[in-house]
Amino acid sequence: MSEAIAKTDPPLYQRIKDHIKQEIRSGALAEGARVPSETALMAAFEASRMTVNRAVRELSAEGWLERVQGAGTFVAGQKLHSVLLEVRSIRDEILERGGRHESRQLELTAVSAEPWMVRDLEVPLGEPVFHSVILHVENGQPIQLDIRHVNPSFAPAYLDQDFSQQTPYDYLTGLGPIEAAEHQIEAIMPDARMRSALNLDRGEPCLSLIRRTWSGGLVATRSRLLHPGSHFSFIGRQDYRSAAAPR
Amino acid sequence: MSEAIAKTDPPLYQRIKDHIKQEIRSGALAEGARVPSETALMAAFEASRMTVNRAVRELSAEGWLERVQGAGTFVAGQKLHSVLLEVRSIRDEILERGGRHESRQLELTAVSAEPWMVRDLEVPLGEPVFHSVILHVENGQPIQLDIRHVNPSFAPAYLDQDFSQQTPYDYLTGLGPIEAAEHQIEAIMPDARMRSALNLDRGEPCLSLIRRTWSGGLVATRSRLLHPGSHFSFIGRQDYRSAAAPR
DNA sequence: GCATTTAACTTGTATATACAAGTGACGCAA
DNA sequence: TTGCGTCACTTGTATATACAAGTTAAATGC
Repeated sequence: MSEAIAKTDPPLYQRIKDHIKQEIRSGALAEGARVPSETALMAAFEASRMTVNRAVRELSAEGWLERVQGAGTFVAGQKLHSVLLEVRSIRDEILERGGRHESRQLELTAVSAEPWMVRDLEVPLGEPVFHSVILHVENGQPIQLDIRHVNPSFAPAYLDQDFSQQTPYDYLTGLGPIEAAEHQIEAIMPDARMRSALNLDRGEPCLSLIRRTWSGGLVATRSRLLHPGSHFSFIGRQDYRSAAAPR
Repeated sequence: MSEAIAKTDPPLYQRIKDHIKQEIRSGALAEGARVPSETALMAAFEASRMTVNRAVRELSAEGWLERVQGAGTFVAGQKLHSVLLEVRSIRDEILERGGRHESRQLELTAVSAEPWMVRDLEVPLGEPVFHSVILHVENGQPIQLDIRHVNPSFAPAYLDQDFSQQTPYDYLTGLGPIEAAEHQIEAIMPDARMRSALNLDRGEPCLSLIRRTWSGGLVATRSRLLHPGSHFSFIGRQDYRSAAAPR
């Protein structure tokens, strides 16, 4: 009804943000260009400095602008250096697309730490390390082979779990918050054991995702997730300079 | 020297943020737990509500907290749904590690749009599409094969460029800002032509990164970047709940 | 007992004000 | 000409205040 209400529908600080973003997108404000000072924006939008400051500060945190105390505010350079890949719980992903998920626990033992585990898990050489191999199946089709090594200091009761009911991911994240993760993606040829587990033809490649997660200051787990290359791919989309949006 | 100065060294709003983050990390504030209200934090830190509000609002934008107007503030759930992969310009990457970079322009022509190009590039069937194949070489070793299709509406002069001197990425990003990108990663077996270009052994898999970028509202380019799987991997690290940090 | 109203508490936005701190240019003095 | 100090302008932080709007639970009336 009222024009006044419609005009002020988005909050003022948001309207200021939108305006500046629009000017950057349209090219009116090019990369490195100087953005009007807070004083100028106050006059232009008839806003208080705190409101203008909030708008500009948030755009700065979101990567649109760079601010230099005393000098001014400038349009930030492009990034596009990083790619956001969606790597979700395999179980959620299957269930979401209406599939039937099933886990098969192929192995669950303690092994003696080999040199590469000393490096990756930061455990002493020869000390026990928990090891599991779980196959995730979607509608009867093998979709992911989870070859995992777990730091016993982090999950002392790992061997007592039943991973045909619960995924290792769900169990481990319940023990403590994940502080950091490292991922490595490569294309490999599966060995005979991987090939038979994933039911692959000879000569078919695998997509390998190696993930290490940290919790409580130590490496909690190192897992190698193998997918049939011909049936699986990671897809990620990213809006350039999208907001650091709260989900 | 002065204790008072040292105590107030980080700004108050930052000290409040750090305190709340520390409580979440330590587990004192578990997932879903209620965070003290702004009024309570005002008393605890002897701060004004605006200062407390800024601290909590920023933590919310960074994904640590979720706020519900009228109800309260709560610790957000874990994400770890996305992985940040560093995908940088191959040329920068090689030069940075001290390597010698070289480009070989294997192909640069116009082709007629096939159905998959109609889908991926959103061009009319049969219309011309620019096509290039460029091999990136590091110290004499093939490291990336860039098989690219370009929307002529976006880069009309694409065929006039010399891509042994300049990478297509650098040329295209100079034409207009990238608005969005889509990536797809898979493991594939190279065909004979890919294999000979990358100097691969028979049976060696490839890591394939397909990237589409948008600019000016249309799909600017679609490129397939092939890497020898045995010598190449993407590595990404991510601090869980890291700040939406301005770079 | 049940539905409705009310009150208390919460977050969301906006203003006016104040002082601190960094930058850059101009002007003055040696 | 050179060096230094000053001053205007910029962003950074913090407070006190105000009202709007959403949630929840207690109080009220039937």
